[in-house]
Amino acid sequence: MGATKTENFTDKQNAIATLTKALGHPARIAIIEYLIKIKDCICGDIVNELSLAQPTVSQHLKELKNAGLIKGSIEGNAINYCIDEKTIALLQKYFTNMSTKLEIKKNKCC
Amino acid sequence: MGATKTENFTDKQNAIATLTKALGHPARIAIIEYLIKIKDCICGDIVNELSLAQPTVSQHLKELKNAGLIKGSIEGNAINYCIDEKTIALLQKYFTNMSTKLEIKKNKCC
DNA sequence: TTTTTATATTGCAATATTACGATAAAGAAT
DNA sequence: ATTCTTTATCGTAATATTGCAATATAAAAA
Repeated sequence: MGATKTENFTDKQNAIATLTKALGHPARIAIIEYLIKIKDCICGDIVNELSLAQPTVSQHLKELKNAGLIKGSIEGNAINYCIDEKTIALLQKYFTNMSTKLEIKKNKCC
Repeated sequence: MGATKTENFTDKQNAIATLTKALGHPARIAIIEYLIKIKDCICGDIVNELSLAQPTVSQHLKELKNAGLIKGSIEGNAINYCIDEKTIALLQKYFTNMSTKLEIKKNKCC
């Protein structure tokens, strides 16, 4: 075992889980927050921002990219990483929708 | 290695990562969605809803509970599980705030 | 062309996660 | 008291993740 049984769940459930899983590490949260904070997306210094080795940061960036949370475009020998706003918007909608549903049936349980 | 270096990040970053990590599995997304869908929180049949063995579901419920995403109260020999609305609200705020920040500096990069 | 700069990839050790059978615990029903 | 129902825990195998040193790649600068 050890592998997630994705076939038991809907595509949307798997999609959301992929996104939240990609965000499920403080380094990747820190990267996202840094990319939001800085204005111009020159992101080579993410390595300096985090106290992690360069290959480790590179791996985290790869995971965020695979999940569709960030985009990277080559700029000379450096790479411009930035947030993929559509994906953040998707998550925002997902949790807002959840909150709305909970609001409707206020504290009916527990 | 293999262990996350939480000491390099802020408490808030670690807290958000803990929540998103707990949601980073389709079974746990499915559990949360089921708990939102049903009206009265009688949750013994989560096991029937998911195609996973009972110990596996129990383990996922434990993780959601540890993360503070659900609450469980004993009801005879069964257990009443339900969403912890405060935690969902926290996530909703987090992503809404993120979206707002991104909205302000619309597509300045990539 | 050689060196520097920026990033990715490989390989590997340590650790964590996922899943489930077997079993335990504890109240409910008989 | 015994059995049923519901849920948790233990043990364990399979797999995934985290982190980094070493190395590769590729464009820029010298």
